[in-house]
Amino acid sequence: MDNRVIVVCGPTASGKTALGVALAKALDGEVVSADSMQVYRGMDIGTAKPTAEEMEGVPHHMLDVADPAEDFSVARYVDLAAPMVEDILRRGKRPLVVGGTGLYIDNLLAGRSFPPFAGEVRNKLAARAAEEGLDKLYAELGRVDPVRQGEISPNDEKRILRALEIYYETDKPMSVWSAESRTQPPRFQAVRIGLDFQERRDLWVRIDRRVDQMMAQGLADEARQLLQSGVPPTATAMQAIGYKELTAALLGHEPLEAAVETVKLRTRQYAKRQLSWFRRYQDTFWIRWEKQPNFSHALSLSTAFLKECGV
RNA sequence: GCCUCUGUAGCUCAGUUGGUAGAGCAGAGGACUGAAAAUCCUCGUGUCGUUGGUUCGAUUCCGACCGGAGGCA
Repeated sequence: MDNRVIVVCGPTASGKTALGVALAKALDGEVVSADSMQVYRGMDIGTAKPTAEEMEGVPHHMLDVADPAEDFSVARYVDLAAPMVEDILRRGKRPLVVGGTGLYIDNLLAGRSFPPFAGEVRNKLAARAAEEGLDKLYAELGRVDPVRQGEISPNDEKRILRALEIYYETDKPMSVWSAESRTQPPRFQAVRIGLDFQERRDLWVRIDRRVDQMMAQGLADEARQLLQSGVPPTATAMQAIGYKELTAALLGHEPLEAAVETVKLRTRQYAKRQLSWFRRYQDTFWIRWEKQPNFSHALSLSTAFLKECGV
């Protein structure tokens, strides 16, 4: 049976949402969002979460599945999304995985399971890093899991801590877990469609305009509400570009104009990182906009491509 | 009008006791296995404002000129 999903990926503001909906309608499909920030309730404007009108009646999954105060993660994403994709398939519909979080997409397709999360262990390690210095822990990782140590930088605190956390929690080096997971066959086959601009400049223009629109739509109020509802600044949701900068400005009683410029800058830098993630897959069918997205053209290009693939 | 300071990478600036220069930011590329809109790695030749002079050699010293900032009148 055909268990292929269609992946629509690309940097932020490249038109994934609209193309995803158009394809879903053309293929009798349903959208499974792959976005690490659209999972949070109450963060709509700043994450460019599709509105009811934009969805055009197409079912969307994996939006609003978490509270901003709780910490979401890839592991939870896969736990929730993989059964959803299976359900869509079972009902004879086509799943469209649409989103910009490459990590989520990859792990959903792989159907990966993760070594356990050990919060207390991690906190202790973080405290030690602060006291003894990160080099100490990096050296420790070298003793315990030299393979993993060789893969990461001595400055990459997050990865050093996680690798040690896994080892101390499970007695098994992370590199072994990873090697084992690599032997597992992928849970879903994918046909990839990527969106980008021919000129980076045009992406920037689109990003700038979108941030301005977000502000006009009340992004600052949304950020204010997050603060008032007591979401701690350390929450994962508060890492979201836009909310991060605006809440800082609100708390510091600084004018928002400068924060808005920072939001634009950070968004451009984020888009670049997304591209570097997605570009590595050679089998992606890329649609590159000239100046502006042209969705009807993109729809015919991608349906033709999908036909070639036998979807 | 006179005086002082200033003009070095897209931006902010450092520096060369005279042997043609380097940081941060921006930008580009990359990585990515429970924070991923996060985290991390790599990449720096530019008429050293212009033009004369001194010198084996000037971006560095001297003069003039042109920008910019401030001060005195």
